[in-house]
This record gives sequence, structure tokens and C-alpha cells, in this order.
Amino acid sequence: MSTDQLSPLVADLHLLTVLAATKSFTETARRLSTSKASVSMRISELERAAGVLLVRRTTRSVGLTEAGQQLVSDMQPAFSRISESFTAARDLVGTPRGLIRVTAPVALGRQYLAPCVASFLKRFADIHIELELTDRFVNLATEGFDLAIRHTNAPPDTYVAWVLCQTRSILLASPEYLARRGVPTHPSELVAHDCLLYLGNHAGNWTFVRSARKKSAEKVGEKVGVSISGSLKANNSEVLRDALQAGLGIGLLPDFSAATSLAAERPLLVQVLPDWRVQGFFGDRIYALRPWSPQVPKAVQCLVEHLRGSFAGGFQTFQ
Amino acid sequence: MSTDQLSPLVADLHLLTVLAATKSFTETARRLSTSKASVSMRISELERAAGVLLVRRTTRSVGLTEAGQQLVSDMQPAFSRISESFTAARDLVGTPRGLIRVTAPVALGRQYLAPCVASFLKRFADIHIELELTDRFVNLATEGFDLAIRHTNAPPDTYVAWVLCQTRSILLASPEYLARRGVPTHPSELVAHDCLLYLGNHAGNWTFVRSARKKSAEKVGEKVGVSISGSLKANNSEVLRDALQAGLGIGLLPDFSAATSLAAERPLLVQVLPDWRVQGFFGDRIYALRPWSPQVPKAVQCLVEHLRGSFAGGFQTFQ
DNA sequence: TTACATTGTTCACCTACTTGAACAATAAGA
DNA sequence: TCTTATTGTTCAAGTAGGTGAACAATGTAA
Repeated sequence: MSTDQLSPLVADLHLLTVLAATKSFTETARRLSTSKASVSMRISELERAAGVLLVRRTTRSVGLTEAGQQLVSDMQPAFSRISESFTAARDLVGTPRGLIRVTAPVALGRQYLAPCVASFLKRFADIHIELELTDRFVNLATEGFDLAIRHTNAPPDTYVAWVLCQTRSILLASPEYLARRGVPTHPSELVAHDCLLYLGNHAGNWTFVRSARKKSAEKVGEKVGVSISGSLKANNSEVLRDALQAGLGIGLLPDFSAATSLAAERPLLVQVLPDWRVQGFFGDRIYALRPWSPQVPKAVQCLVEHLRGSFAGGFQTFQ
Repeated sequence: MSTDQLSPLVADLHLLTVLAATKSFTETARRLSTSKASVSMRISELERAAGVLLVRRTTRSVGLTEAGQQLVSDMQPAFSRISESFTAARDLVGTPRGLIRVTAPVALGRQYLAPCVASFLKRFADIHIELELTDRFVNLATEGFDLAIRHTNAPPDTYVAWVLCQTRSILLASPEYLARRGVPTHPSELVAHDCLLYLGNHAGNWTFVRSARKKSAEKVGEKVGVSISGSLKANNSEVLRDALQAGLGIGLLPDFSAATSLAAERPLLVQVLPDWRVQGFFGDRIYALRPWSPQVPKAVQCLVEHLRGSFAGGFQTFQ
């Protein structure tokens, strides 16, 4: 079948698939690094060429018509295939190249990923990276990311997942707070404390598991559930850390977020209840994730390899 | 997988697939109705973006590098899919529309197809047709045609084939020639005649089958092979017809090519050896052919339907 | 309800790409 | 071997399409 006739339209059709994913002219323009005026006009032109209304715009929300939905879902895999073929062709040459769009949690991204990425970029001059830090769970496929760094227990199996390192959640407080309010010796005592909570899907209770014992009466593996409460909830682990350092209460942080505060000469934070671990709060591994595809671009392969090397040691925290 | 990065390149990648099919910058430009200068620059830009040489140009012949071949064969089906999806979306609306590129044999095209196409275009204002007449067997897929009209016995099964009508080969000569050289009564007498030959794959002999008998000694189905010779060979049936009318000899024409000459008040040509048929020379059916694809665009469907209606009666010739 | 923020569209201006002709290189024909 | 026709590339000139600000419409928050 001849594909000649779609020559002036291919680019516009691809534009449509991006618009379908973003559901926003503005965001589409940003992603494709063009102006929203251009996006608007080209979509209009595409609709004139098709003779059908493809996009339903209400100035405030963008949706596809039935024809548009059919068309996009038909074309999506084709464009993915083309994209993969092109990067594959590009990977035939020696040095890896291209743009990698990465998303990562804010704290991990700022403290560990950014320097790691910097050293990576020095080694590969032809690779460009866009690093977007957010604690929101973005959809890689629809938002156009090539790689996500996540701490979680089990990555969804529609993704290619590389384990970067182990991670743990640690209960922490500032020395000043503990001096003022006393050091808890058992999880149950936390009900009397100000506890800072990560604003997420988790309810206001922590499950503790004893990981070491001092008396023979204590059993390793013993579980204790505690309902906690406090004055501050935040969805940013750096805000939580700063609040902990300011002595606002006791809180959970992933170890990478706590590492520098713990390792300082005069520690800003100290571990609370070191004989206990909190179960299933933050994930216990850090992953590099990628939407599944037949082959991984060489540039991404290199980045992941670099990250695995950098993260291999884990984070210097208490055992 | 994100396809954002190929946004500025999709059109160029499609260009590459057309270039791979045509193996010519000039032809690619013509097909895509652009200038060869543009094609040249965009391919160069694509190669810079890819970092690999994709096209091997020797100023006189264009070929793909290994990388280019791999890339194109990967992308080809994807672009076909996109093209089909788009025409399918377009076909959702009422009136059929679009461009149909048709190839047909010169004689048939001029005498029957052209008027038929003209009446078709009057009915469908939104359909455009490019009619390319050639007696060369073009490759529909690689040369970008949507439909071919052919007379043949068995269409290749990688095509969608509609039978338009029956056709026959008829042995003809001008009355003047027959008066001068005598009317043959048996195929074997042709060796003494000037025979005009269609310049094709066929060797210089005709196989006759008796289709009617006058004496009881003659058997229907009797076969006679005759080696023929003559002064003129041509690959254009109109040239042959004109030569026959000029009395240059006896020759075979497809019935549609002979019809008007036979039907004239003072016939320019008359049938020779009407009790015999020539076997397997021209095809015995006229087909509309189309490279196989999951669905046929509505515009093409309409055209084929129109052609079937117009050709249904066949050609007014002897029995 | 009202005010605000943000979205998609419009329009005049301007840039960047296309264009067509001239050029250099090559394969075919004599 | 020389000529010729045709191909792909280059370049200056022209134009089609992109750009960004202003506008209108709409969802959100107070």
C-alpha cells in the first residue's frame, strides 16, 4: 500500500498521539518544544484533511472524539515502533547519544542522582538528560519519560526494572527533641509523641517489627502496630527532614534522605528505636524503571549501568 | 516508550521509506510533490540526527546502507499502518475522498478507462485520480500505486483482485491486406504471411485451438502450433493496431483494442481464422489489482465498483 | 456568586525552509 | 573514446509556516 499521501501529515498525526497522551495543547507544545499556537493550527489542519473532528476542545479540557480515539490507538504502536527503529539505527554507531528524560523523587534526586548524573554526562558528551524531580507518581508512557527512579517494593511488571540498591526506612528525631521529650524505648510510647507523617496513601499507623533483642523476654520478629499523630504532614521528604532537624517531632525517612544528617560530626538527627524496623512504608529497594519495549536504547543502558555502579554501596547508615 | 524525540524527524523518516522504494531523489520528490533539493537536504539532516550514513549516493544510483535498510524495513509496516488508520478515520465521514493513483495499459486506458474515470470523477467531487498509462508491469507497492488495471490470466495472490470483465485475443488484418495476400483458412498458412508481434515475453509462436467446426472431419479442441515471423514487433498495442490497419500484416490484438476498428461501418480490420482461438497470449480477464491490506479505502472501493459496472458488458466483438 | 488563574484560539510579524536554476558527477550510447 | 542525458548537490531569493502576545472561554477557589 502506498503511504505517499500521508507525507505532509505524518508529523501532524504524531502530534495528535502526543496530544492524546497529554490531553493538553500547552503540554504538547512544551514536550515537542514548539508553540501552542502551532499545535492548535496543525491539529485544525489535520482535522480539515481528515474531514472529521478528532479533538473535542472545551477551552479548559481536551478530549478525543471517537474517530480520534480510534485513530490514535491504531497509530500509537506504529509510532513506538518507528521511534525504536530509529534509536536502534542510531545505536549502531560507536558512542551512545540522544536525550534521556528521567523522573525521580525530589530528595533522592537532589542528593544522589544529580551528582551521579553530572559525572555521567562528563563521560558521554553526546547524551543529554532532562531530570524532572517530583514525588508524584508519573505515568512514564503517557508523560514521555524514558526512565524513572523509584523506591518501591515491587515494580509493576509492565516495566523493565533494574535494582539500583537496597533502602530502608529509619525512625529519626533531633537530639534536642529527644532531650526535651525523652527517648522512646518501645513503639507503644510513640502515641505520646509528635510524629511527622509522609503525606501519601498510607494511613496514620506504623507497623514495627523487632529486629534485635536485649533481653531474653524479647522476641525477634515481634510485631507492634502503633497509631501515630502529629502536627505536620508533608509529601516532600526534605521538608520532613528539615522539620525533624528543627525538633518538631519523630518521623520516618528513607535512609538516603537521612544519611547526611546522621553522618555529620554533630549529628542533626539520631535514630530512634534502633532495635525496630518499620514495615512496608517506603519501598525497600531503589529501582530504575522503564516502560517495556523490545530493546533498550544504548544511552539508557549506559545510564543505568552508571547508576548501578554509583548506588552499589548503598547508603551509609546504621546497619 | 516516549516517541516525543522523533517529532521533528517523523516526516523525514517517512521520506526515507519513499526514497528506499524509489531509489531516486528525483522520483521521491515527484511522488511527494516537493523539490529534489528539499529531499536531499532533509535526508542529509536525518543522517546527521542519526549519526549514521543511511543512503549510499553515487550521483547516479541511490542505495541504502545496511543501517538504512534495517531502519526502513523496520518502519515500513508501521507507516503502512498509520496510513491505513488515517484513511479509515477519513472514511468514517459520508462522502469518499482522497487521491487514487491508478496504472493501466496504454490502449485500454485511453480507450475505455479514461472516459470511465471521467464519469466517475463527476459523481465524486472529493476524489482525485492520477492515471498513469504504461504497458510496463509496475510494482504497485514500491511505485506507490493504489490500483492497477491489468489483463492477465492469474493475478498474483499477494494482491486483492477484482475481475472487471472477460477479454480475448483476436487475430486481425485489414481487408486490403487480405485482398492482396489472400485469406488464410488454416493456422498453418500463417507461416507464409507477415505477422505482427507484440514485443513481450512471448516467443515467436502462437498456439491455436479450434473453437468451431464446419466439416465433420474437423474436431473442436484441436491444437495447432505455428511459428510466425514478420517485419514489425512493438510493445504498444495501438502501434500494432495502426500497423494492421495500414495493411502491414496479420496480428493479434486484445478485443478491447480491436473493438472500434471492427465495429466501424466500413471495418478497418476484420477477423482472421474466426473458428480458431489463440491460447494464452494476452490474459483472458481484465482485473483491478491492489496490494493486499487489511481494508480497502472507501474511495478505491467506489472506483472499483464503478469500473465493474462500466466494464460489465465486456467489449462488443464477434461472439 | 465573584475573582482569578489557566487554557485554546487568533493575528500580525518574522524567521527558516522550500524553491528552481546552475553546477558537478556519472552512466549509457555512439 | 567522446558526447549526452540525467542525477544529486549547492546556493540565493521568495514564501509558507512558526512565533509570542493579546484575547476569550472556562474551571476553581474564596
